[in-house]
Amino acid sequence: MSRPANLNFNSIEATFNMETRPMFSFFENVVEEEPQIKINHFHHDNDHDQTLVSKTSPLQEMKSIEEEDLTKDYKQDVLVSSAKAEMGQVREENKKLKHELSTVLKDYKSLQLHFNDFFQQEEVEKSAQKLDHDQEDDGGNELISLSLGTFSSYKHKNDGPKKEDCFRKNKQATDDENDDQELKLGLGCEFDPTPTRVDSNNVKKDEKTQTMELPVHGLKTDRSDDNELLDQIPLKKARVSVKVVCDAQTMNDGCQWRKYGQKIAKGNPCPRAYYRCTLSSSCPVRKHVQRCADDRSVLITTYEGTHNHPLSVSATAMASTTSAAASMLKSTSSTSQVGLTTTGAASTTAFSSHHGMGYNSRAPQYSFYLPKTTISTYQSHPTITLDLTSNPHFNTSNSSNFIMSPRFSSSTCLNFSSPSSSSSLFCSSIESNYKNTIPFSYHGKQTPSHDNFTINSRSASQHHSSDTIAAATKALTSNPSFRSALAASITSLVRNVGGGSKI
DNA sequence: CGATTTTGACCCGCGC
DNA sequence: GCGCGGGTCAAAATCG
Repeated sequence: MSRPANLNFNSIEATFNMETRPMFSFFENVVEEEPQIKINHFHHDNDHDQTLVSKTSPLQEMKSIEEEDLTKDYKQDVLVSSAKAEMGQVREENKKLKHELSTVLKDYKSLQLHFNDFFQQEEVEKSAQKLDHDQEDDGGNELISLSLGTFSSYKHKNDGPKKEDCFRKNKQATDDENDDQELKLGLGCEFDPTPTRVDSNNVKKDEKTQTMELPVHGLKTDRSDDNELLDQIPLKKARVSVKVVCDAQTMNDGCQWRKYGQKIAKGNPCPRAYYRCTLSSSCPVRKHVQRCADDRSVLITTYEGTHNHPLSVSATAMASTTSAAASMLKSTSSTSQVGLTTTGAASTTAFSSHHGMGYNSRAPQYSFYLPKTTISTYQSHPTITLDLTSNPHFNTSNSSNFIMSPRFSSSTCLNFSSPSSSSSLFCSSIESNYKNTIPFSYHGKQTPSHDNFTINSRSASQHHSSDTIAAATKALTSNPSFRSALAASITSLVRNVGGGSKI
């Protein structure tokens, strides 16, 4: 009669033991003790009259029932006490796990900082070597360098006309089609086009003024004696720009913005609108949107700052990517300006007109001209530009793979996030989504030797766009600093998720 | 009626 | 020091 209860009891014990064995030493003793009660009971019966065992009297039956009740109560007490003990132990384990997790996070941060420092030092050395090599041979580089740092030592002033040609070609390549709706960037990170330009007239001056001392890491560059001066000149907040073909007033980046100003920038008849994030009253993030002077369909959005509040899925992705890019800017600030070229005023004009930013001509203008992504400084603002429009380089050299085609349709959605992971980041998601991408070695050399690195998605079909974006992403993510920055963003994301913050 | 946009004025940094 | 230009402020206008 007590047998079924006993079986349940043991099964419960077995279940508990699977999870927290140590705490059941007490429990196990109890379990072993209980059968002894029954054994004594039966022994008692056997000792006095075995016939009564098979045929129990009413008195014996009552006694058996009482003992059974006592046994059930005892079991319940044991269960309750064991459950309490188990909960207590689980709490202890949770505490320990939390402590271990915090320790791991600390170690991770520390390692990441050390890695960044190490990489930056290495990058400085490599860039110095590469600079020497470039000065000897102006041929194409085989590596994409997103290094951002002192530009002082780069002396290639003959590169200007080349850049100008590239821009003009790019401009010609951007032919139109109608898109009337918002271009939606599901990426969660926002980039804005604050292109950097190279002004040969300002180069010498800028050699002394262009230093990438960034807010976060305060990294400095030191490739030459001149850089000592540069290091002491702080730069303003890092910016991330995105160029997209979009007929809407602004592109939908998942955030909520409030317009607080509008200006007609010099050199561009299109007004520049200033927005600030309204998701939080204290959010410091701002952006300005401007259309390209040469191609009104190109929308240039520049983001500045970091959100200090939870974001929606799409906004998080965009913000994370932006943050990663900004971190890359900061982390690479100490590296040399590999591939930095200087151009004449004409090229500067071409560049600025191409980007439609109408920058101050007096501002220092530096340009990394690798295809699709641009790292630059404008008015002391380190800026990384992702050009999601067409890329002249590919088209001019080989049209078979990059055919200029219709722009994004109204339904175009540049969703860099994989469907399964809403908060996926620029790099990981793109790499996963577009594995068969055209690498930057497309032209026979892995990467152009230009300084600007432009992401171009405007190429005709979305397929080509995807390939181009993927290629650009690949190049971007090939930069360890960018990776580490992404890792930091991912860590931040994970932390936010763990903390229950909304994403 | 609150939120958002518009728009002229103002501030500030930079170059001359 | 002055002028230019980018960026921001704030009152008025507009919108939902």
